[in-house]
Amino acid sequence: MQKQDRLKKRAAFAYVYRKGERASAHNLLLLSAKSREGLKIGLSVTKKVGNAVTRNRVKRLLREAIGKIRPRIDEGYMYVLVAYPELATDSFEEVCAAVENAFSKAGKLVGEEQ
RNA sequence: CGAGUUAGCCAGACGGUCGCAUGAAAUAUUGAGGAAAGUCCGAGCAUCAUAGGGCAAGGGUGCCGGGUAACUCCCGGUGAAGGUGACUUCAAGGACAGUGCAACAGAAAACAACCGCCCGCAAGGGUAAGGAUGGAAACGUGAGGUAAGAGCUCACGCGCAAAUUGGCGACAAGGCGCGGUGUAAACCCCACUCGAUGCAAGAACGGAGGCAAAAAAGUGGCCCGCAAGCCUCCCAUUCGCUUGAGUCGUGCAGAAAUGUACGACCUAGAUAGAUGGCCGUCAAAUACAGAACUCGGCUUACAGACUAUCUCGCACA
RNA sequence: AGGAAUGUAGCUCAGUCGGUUAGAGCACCACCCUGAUAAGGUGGGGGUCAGUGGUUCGAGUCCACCCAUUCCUA
Repeated sequence: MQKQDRLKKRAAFAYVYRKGERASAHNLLLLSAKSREGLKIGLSVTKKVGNAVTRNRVKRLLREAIGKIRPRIDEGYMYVLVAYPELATDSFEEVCAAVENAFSKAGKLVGEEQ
């Protein structure tokens, strides 16, 4: 997951939360909204998930999982991934599956049948 | 062998591979902790403010000596409390400077006197042995003494404690003498000490607006003093930001904390915020937990492993 | 990251300078009233004072540590 692909501004997050389409999978929620600047992905891991160590771990797993399917994601959108507390106990494989499933449900994977 | 005590130490290692941060760049280098935590103390640094003095108010600390940049921290000792013991714990100055408080119960909770005892016809006076209460009752027990009694006297005991001796000192030994309720994490007294705010401090570059120029804007709570430039907003680029009371090793000084000399080393610096995924080997890799200006402590959380010290109990020699 | 505040009954809050058995309103339960309900009346239950330790004869109150929640600062 490249640095320029990240969603940073608070205003952008707020826009996606307000306008975005929602798609949930397992312990994840994916929000997506049209983007002018190409692909942007933000991660939201709240304090409910755990302490600083577990939150960092969840974010790393999500970045790793996104990096795997990065070429297949539709580039015209901004995305925000919200993690639920149960995600903290999942293994890497489960996280990968959840991320892929979420994007698939939202219809944002290129070269795949709906 | 069992149960304990104290001190120290580690906080996975190595290899492969795909990524992340640093970096001009590379197949290179480095890359979270013992607590990075809580934010409870002490400093550096910055601003208030260009430099400085005094006063008031308020806060902190509180046995002694040493260590330290400094501390409420550390080391060693003293005293007190706990433990069979090794050892552990302690906000540990002052209650004859003054004031307050001590509910209920009780005669009375601090300038004692209800019942009682004694003297006396009575009025009144003397007295505190005995009395229920209470956390605490005006030194305790016994004897002498007396009208009845009382440290009034004596013995033993408890508390305070002068001279003298030892110690740098706290203090210890000592005991002339004294007879004293408890509470200062109640106000307070004494001694020492502290300006406030915090890197979201603040500085530079750029843009917009406003105030003031000597009867002077402004200026930390006040006074003195200082004072010609100052204030507000926007942007969030750069600096602050990592070489520091630094780390490691050896020698020396010291009982220790620690200091010092020499040599070697440079060891995170992100900014929506870098350490992760997979595989292999080691019996196993698992606890608490993620740097955000930087140090020194304290406190709290914590799987497992190792080393040494001493104590007690049992058995055997 | 830095700074500050608050935890008392199911809910919202009192509790002064440490003192006997921690109160109030709403809610809850029972009874009265009504043909029945509401309102009203009478009575009752319910608290580890967030937690741990200390000071004191005695702590919701004082002190230290600690947990949770909330707010402020770009």
